[in-house]
Parts: sequence; structure tokens; C-alpha cells
Amino acid sequence: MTMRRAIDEARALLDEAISHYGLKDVVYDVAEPKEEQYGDLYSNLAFQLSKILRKSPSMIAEEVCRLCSKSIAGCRLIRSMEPHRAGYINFRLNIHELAKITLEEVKSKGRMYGSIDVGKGKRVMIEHTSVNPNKALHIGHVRNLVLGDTIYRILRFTNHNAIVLNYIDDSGLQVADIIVGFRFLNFPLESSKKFDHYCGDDVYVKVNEMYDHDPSLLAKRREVLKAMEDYNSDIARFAREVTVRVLNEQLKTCWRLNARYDCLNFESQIIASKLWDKALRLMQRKDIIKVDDDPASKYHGCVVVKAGIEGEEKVLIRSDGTATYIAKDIPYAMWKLGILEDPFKYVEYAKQPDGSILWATSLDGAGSLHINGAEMAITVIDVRQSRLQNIIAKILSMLDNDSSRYKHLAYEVVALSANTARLFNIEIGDKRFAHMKGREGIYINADDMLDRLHNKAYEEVKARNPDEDEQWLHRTAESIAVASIRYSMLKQDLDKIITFDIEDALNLHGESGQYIQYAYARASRILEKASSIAVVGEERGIDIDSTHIGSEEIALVKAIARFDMVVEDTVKSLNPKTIARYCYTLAMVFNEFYEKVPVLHEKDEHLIKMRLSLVRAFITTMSNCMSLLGIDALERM
RNA sequence: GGGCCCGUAGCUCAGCAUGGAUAGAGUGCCUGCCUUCUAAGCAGGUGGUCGUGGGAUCGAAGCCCACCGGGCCCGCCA
Repeated sequence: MTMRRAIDEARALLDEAISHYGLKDVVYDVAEPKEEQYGDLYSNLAFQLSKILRKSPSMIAEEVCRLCSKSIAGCRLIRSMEPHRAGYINFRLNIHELAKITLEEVKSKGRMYGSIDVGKGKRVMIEHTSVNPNKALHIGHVRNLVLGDTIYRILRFTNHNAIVLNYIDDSGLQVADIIVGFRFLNFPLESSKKFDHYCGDDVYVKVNEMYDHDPSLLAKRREVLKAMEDYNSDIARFAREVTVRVLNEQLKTCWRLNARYDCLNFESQIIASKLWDKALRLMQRKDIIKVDDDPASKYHGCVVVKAGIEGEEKVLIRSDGTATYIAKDIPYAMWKLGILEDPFKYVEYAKQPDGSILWATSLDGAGSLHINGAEMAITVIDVRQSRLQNIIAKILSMLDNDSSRYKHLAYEVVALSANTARLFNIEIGDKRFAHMKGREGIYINADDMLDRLHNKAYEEVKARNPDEDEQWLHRTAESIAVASIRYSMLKQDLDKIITFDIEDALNLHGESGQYIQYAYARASRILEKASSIAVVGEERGIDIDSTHIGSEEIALVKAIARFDMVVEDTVKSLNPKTIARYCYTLAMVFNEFYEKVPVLHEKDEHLIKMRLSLVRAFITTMSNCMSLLGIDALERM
């Protein structure tokens, strides 16, 4: 918050200069420069004004600085400003003041340091994970989960009433595939493997192989799919049993990854609840859909979304009366935004590791709880679904004239690096990556990757902490594994494919989740030892004004001071990369401080106190930031 | 055929929204630094015609256009 205050002061000064020119509403930027030699803040105002005033930026910069020179005295954080001949206006801050108010603010806000009220309590639904319940999560699903869960954490931190949904497509084709395996191809229901792995790695892959050799099996699949539509049929019951077993195993993986949910939405229940009929009637009334009655049309006899949405027609109901995939998503989206009345009852499905209750939709039950009806709905699905998501968003915007309430958070897929692809015997020539393929068994399961990371981390932790007990070692190794995979999924931009390389992923050095954890652990150890060597517990009455503050300390203060601006950027752009990279930078700045600046080995007690309180501020900021990323803060590792 | 996205160091990527000060990380390779708060670290070196060509601009990695290379989407599948 404090860097923001400094920027506000700079802007106030510059605005004053702008009004001297008789101008207003000039768009310009005040930010931290990348190099220290250019001061603590800089502005590009002179460049912006040069277009209007038809003078050179450097002349304007000089003038602006002259115009502001008197007002600087009234500033708390701005100490000086000077023009640079390149045309920039550079500011120097009163570092002691910045340090003082930053440390004070972190201390007083504690766990809420960095939080800003963007949401004003607004209810937002965020759907993520939504893995078909016929297989285990692979690393592609992990990207979805981690993005969604991190967005959730950031929304919650910025005062949104955020609700997390996990959509369970328990009546789709992929589920039908494994039911075919169990019912018609004699796959046993028990296996020594984790059930989701067994269904995905063995049953699903092999059934799909068998389709290739015996196409008549496809008729069995249609039969199963049809039977599953009748909620009370024997096949439907059996399918629910199997999918719930898979789901329960998937949820273990999700919880392992530090995710949590508020509600499971079962597709079979959306269908059975007749929500679709209501959605259909509503769209009819609003003239969004029509029956294609043109015998010459390829969609003759279907209910389609009218042309004009994304420039193409889209079938919602086939000529045989069955609903298409997208048709199931529409009533669900309406439910999210409260456009339709809530037909569901909710039952407690599970108690989650964080202590919260996971609810599930139900068709019967007594509860009066209603989960639907948010001001905004965010759906996390990969970019391949963009076209369909756009159609849904368009339909919804036609219903309530607000096109911004339904957001698709699109992200690119996770693919295998050339080296990793070779482990699956895939030859990719000179390509750089290979796509994963569920039906062919070409993917890396999330649990397997976590186990590998866990084992690697376990060795490292044990080497450093040989006297710790097994339980602690494993708990720590698990936290490191999760941090590692979460950070690797977050650091990349949403529109870039993640080229996943197992070897790289197992490298515990460099820009990574464990680097972040390591910085935190180092800081924690300083505080731990500080309390035992009887220097000080509390640093009261530190006179920062008369204390020397070196460049590493300044860098750390500044990094801490801009946390809330990063939080704001992240929540506005819905791009978790921003906060992830900040967290890494904060860790890096601390590591530099740690290497060069002694805390407990310092002679001057005054400096020890000041540095200890800086370390405390770092710990608080880092802990808040890591919590947004779903990365555990470890006091030792 | 139509639409969306990507192309920056050997490799994996920031920077691009809102153009401006010598283009940054990590990794790899090479060098240093642990009787001192955890070396999962730090410091230094190596390494780049920012895909290509044009345009607007005082100024382009960034904006506009074209092209090249790669990926994805466009089904009465999900």
C-alpha cells in the first residue's frame, strides 16, 4: 500500500504541473524504473505532453520539475524530482519514511496485508477442475485446477464472496466407455491400483483400443449412453456408483494439490432436474433459438441457436430429441448467474482438509441452502473450448443485457516436451512438443508426478534434516512437491502452451516453488534463532530515521511495499502469472538481502532490531502471497 | 475455406495491454563463494539480426499491414 502512496504523491505533483499548462486528463504513467540509477519512481509525462505542447520531452521534463519544486516540501514520501535528458522525470523517495510506514502497515494489517477491497462482497462463482469421472487427473488437468484455485484465493483475498464449483460430467461418452468395459468386456471392478488410475489407464485406454478392432462395440456404447439418460435405470445407477468411486479418488488428488470446492454439480442431476426445459422455454421467449423447419437445411428438425451468434448456427437439440453437449452447459450457466430458479437441494458430500464442507447438488433432501445466483461466473476451461464458451456468453448476454457477467478463463494446454514424449515412445521428428492423448494413454498422471517430486524432495529434506522424524520429512516433502507443480503451472502466461519436461520439473533449482519456500524458510530460521539468543523478541521503538539502510534493505522494503498493487493487477486481469512472478521476485530480493546483510551477526543492536523487523515484514508479506498461490510456507526444509 | 493463439539467448520463458533510458530471468556450460542467520543459495562469465519484410512515429520487441513457420477450433461427438 505504501508504494501506491508514493505514486499517488508523485501523481499529485505532476497533476499540479499539468494544470499549470491549462491541461487535464493527460494519460501518463508513474512506475518504478528497472534500474536504480534512475531513481525510485519515474514518469513518462514529458513524452506524453510533448505531443500536445510540441516541445521536446527533455525541455518539458525540466519545466515540470521547476513547476513542482516548491510543492515537494509538502510531500511525505517524495524527496526530490529531477529531469533526465532522455525526457523522463525521475523521483527519489524518502527511504526512511517509506521503510517506516511500510513496516508499520505490514505489522498492523498482518494476514490482511496486501488485501484491497476490489470485490465489495460481490458473489462470484468460479468453476474449475471438472474432470470427466472416468480417469485420474493428469498434468493438463492440474493446470486447470491450479489456475482456478489460485483465482479463487485471490478473489477471496480481495473481498469477493467466491464460490468454487466442480462440474461432474457423469453422463457423458467417456463414462459410457468405462461402463462398456465393466458391463460387457469383463473388466473387474477391483484393482490394486488407485481406482481413478485403474479406470483411466487401463479400462478407458483398452476399451478404446477394442473399439478400433471391433466397431460393433460402438453400438454397446450408444446403448449405455442412452440407458444412462434414464436416471433410475440399472445402468444409470451402476454408472453413478462407478463415477462416484472415481470422483472420490480424484478429489484426493485435488485436495493433495491444496484445492478446495464449495459444490459439486452433477450433470445427470442437471438433466433430471428439468432445468434444461426451463432454459429452453426462456430462450424461446427471448427469441434466441428456433426450430429449423427448412427441409433443405442440414439441421432440419433440430433446435438451433439463431444465426448471428458467432456467425453460425449451433445445434442444441438433435432431430431425435436428445440434447447436445453445449445444451447441457446453458442451463448450468443460467443457474450460476441466478437467471433460473434453483431446482436443487444440497447435501453434504464431504468434509475437506481445510475443514470446510463440500456440498453436492441433490434432487431430494430438505435443506434450504441455495448456492446459485452470482453476479459473475468464471469458467476455467482450456482454449479449445473458446468457441463454445463464446456462444454461451453471447446467449446469456442476450438474456440480461450484460455481456460481462459470464467469463471464460481460457488457457493453453499442457504438452509433453520432446524428451518426455520419448518416454512414451513417441517420435515427434523436429517438433518441440507432443500433445497428450487420454484415449491412448499418453499423459502424465498428477499423482505420479507428485510422487516423483515427493521422492526427490524427500531425499533432499532428509539430507538436511537427518534427525527429523519420518512423518515430518514426508509432510515437508509433500509440501515441496505441491509447491513445485503449482508454481510451474502458474508462472507461464495463459496463452502459452506449457511444454512439460519431467527432468526440468524435477530440478529443484532456480525459478520454482521451492525457491520461494526456501527464502521463507531462511527468514523463519532467523526469527527462530533471534528469539533464542535473547537479543530481542519485540522490536519496540526502533528509530529508523537514524538507522543506516543499505541497498539490499531498500530493495526488500520496496518489494514488500508494492504487494497490494500486484494483487490488484492480478485480480483485474484474472491472470495469476502476475502474482506468481511477484512472489518469485520477492523471494529473490530476500535471498540477496540474506546473502549480503547480516541480521543476527550484526554488532549494532539498533541495526539488528531494524533488520529483524524487516525480516518479520517479509515473512508476513511472503506468507500472504504464498497463501494466494496455494504454496505452503515452511519454517524449515 | 473461415476464426483464434504462439514465434525474444542452445533450451524453457518474462517484457508487448498504456511505444521511450545499455532487451531481462531461469536453465545449460565456464569461474568464484560454506569454521558466520540452511550453498534448494549468492556473485561473475558465456549466450540475442526480439520469425521475415514493409508502414505510421522524433522513437518499435511492443502499434498497423503482408508474408513465413508452428499449434488449436470450426460435428445432429463430448
